Amino acid sequence: MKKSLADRIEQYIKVLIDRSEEKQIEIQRAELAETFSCVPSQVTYVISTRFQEKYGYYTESRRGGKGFVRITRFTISSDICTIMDGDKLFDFINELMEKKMLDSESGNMLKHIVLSASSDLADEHRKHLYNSVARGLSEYLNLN
Amino acid sequence: MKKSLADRIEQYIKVLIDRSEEKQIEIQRAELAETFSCVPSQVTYVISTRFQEKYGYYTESRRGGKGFVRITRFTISSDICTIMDGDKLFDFINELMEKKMLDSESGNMLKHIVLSASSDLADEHRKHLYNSVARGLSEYLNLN
DNA sequence: CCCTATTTGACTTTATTTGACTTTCTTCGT
DNA sequence: ACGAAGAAAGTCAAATAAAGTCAAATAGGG
Repeated sequence: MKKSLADRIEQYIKVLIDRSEEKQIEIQRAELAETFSCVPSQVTYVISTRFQEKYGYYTESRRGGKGFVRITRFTISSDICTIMDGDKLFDFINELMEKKMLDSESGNMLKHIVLSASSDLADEHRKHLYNSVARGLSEYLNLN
Repeated sequence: MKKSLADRIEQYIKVLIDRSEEKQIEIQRAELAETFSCVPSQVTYVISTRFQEKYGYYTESRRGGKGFVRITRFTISSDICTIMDGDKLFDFINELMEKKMLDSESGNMLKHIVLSASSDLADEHRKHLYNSVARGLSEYLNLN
């Protein structure tokens, strides 16, 4: 996949968070923009589209001199009460891989198996399977 | 019977998937349309008629700058031939782990999820699940 | 000839990039 | 201590890039 500028900035930030001890980083918006030779508001765009709470991040910032943007990653858990469809389950798995809570080998295998196993199921059973897998995975990883 | 444009595009995509390591490709709709000198919506037509889930393909896409269409092929489980029960499936997974064809991380996770997911299924559905998982796993590991 | 699959293109929706303008802090000089 | 200047971040809307939708037109097989 050809990466857009926004994608590259997103990755860069995620790597920084991975490497941080506290799963939290502080950046200067202008500095990061400089690194990627883009306008500062591009960074704002990336943060506001990719680092939302629903993806397991929350952000704080301060303007003016010595300003910063702080991004903190927290552990999400699948909300089993939500109706899971295939896409949601896959998003969940992708997110876990991204956060290194699930290695990509295991994650990809799981996606293939779920796809394969759900292919000949009626809709209700398929949904049931998605939910069960989400639940089983959460249990296995000790989320919740 | 002369091959239609749609047929040729379909073939082309399938060859790309065959050649890919992950049985998954990402294309740019407009680029592919360019290759075949046709309108972009022709590509959409091909994808929506030939790469449906019921044929064993899963698609995702993103619009806007650096957009893409991702197509993943998975194996559709056909009717169950082998009678698989839980113990056999677990033996199978253990064997794969012993032979280092499946790392223990993935194997253990899979066992956990299958157990969890099968716990509230009626007998017939449970057996079906075991079989599907065995098949999906075989496929993923390129056994057969 | 009729029916279905294909082809085409106008229009819609979504995502990204950019830049001008606004708001909020900090610092520095009086 | 206070106000002005400067430093950073935020907001918003326009411009551009791609993919999706839908329906009319056409082609081909039976």
